[in-house]
Amino acid sequence: MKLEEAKQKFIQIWGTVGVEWGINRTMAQVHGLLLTREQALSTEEVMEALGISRGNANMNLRELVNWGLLSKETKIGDRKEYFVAEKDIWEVAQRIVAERRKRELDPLMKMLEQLQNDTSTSQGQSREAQSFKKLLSDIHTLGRKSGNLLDLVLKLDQSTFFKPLTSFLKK
Amino acid sequence: MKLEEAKQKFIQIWGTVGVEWGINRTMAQVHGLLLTREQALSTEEVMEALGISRGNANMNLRELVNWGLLSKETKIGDRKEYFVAEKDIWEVAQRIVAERRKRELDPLMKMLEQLQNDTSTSQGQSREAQSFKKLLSDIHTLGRKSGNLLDLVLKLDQSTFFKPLTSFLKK
DNA sequence: TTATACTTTCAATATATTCTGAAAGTTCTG
DNA sequence: CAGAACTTTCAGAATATATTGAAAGTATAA
Repeated sequence: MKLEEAKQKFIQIWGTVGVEWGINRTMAQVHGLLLTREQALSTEEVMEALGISRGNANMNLRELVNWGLLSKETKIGDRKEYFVAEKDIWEVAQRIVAERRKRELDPLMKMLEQLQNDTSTSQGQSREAQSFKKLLSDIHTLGRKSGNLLDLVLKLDQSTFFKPLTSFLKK
Repeated sequence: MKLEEAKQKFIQIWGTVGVEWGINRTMAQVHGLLLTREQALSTEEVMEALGISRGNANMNLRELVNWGLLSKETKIGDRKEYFVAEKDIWEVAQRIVAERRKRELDPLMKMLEQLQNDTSTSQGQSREAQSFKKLLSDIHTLGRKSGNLLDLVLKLDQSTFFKPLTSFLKK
């Protein structure tokens, strides 16, 4: 298989992975494209490579920069912006996990707490109310524990996570 | 806040969480609804409670059963099927994680391996090819390590994950 | 300052996903 | 077996999401 063909395949796979995890397909493909390129690409080149419009390319590139997955570069004597992907895959994973935690888990925890407050006042009696409160509390606790686990993993450095035979993660 | 109102709020939150994680909103809402009910509900009752059509209710209930998040119940002298949610939230989390691992991580690993094979033959030379191979390999390793971590967590029983002060997960 | 190069916005459009509901299918009951 | 009770299917409709591209905005250079 030709190298360019393999890269193209990878970009498709990466897009599918994105969709499965609730990320827009094109955004994941732009990320995939830049992961396969050592050189920074301009908006124009990304449009060309993926066959997408200027607006679409601009939006997704910007969003990927927001996620901390791409950085902007400039070249002397050239007014264009160029984009390059973070290549350290452990760094990539950490940023995605940290970002989703911030955007999704933290707000969920707040909403659960709010709902627990609303529910606790004025109605502690019925079996039904009790079991609903338990549900909220159980989910909240699960969220907290999961957050703690994520924190633990996010604190590891690359070598601890990847090297074999550490006490934390064998195999 | 009235209890029913709070439950309704919870169902909305659960639907949003679902969407963020790439799950159809209605499916998550049906799950949320049944989490808040001790009694098993019929398709008819789910349709009523969420204001959705028969086809939609049927499809999402079936899918939730496939995920192992609901089970069917029958009542004597009644031909309808009733649905009840697994209430142990640790069990729920385990099933979701196990299912997504099976549906998404495992196929991704296979695709990466396939692509590594396609890429390794006939072109080991260029710097570009080398760095693409490294990308595939790094992602594959990250996937493997993450899978191992998931396995480790999935092996824990509820009390180990939830009780405070275990050596594995403090706080 | 004006022209040029580039980036961003956003209303209209296109695409993808989800939902409906009637019809077909299935199972049970008498 | 016939009819009733219930479940499943799926084509068409509705909704939600993503994309386009031209116009507006911004920054640099001459």
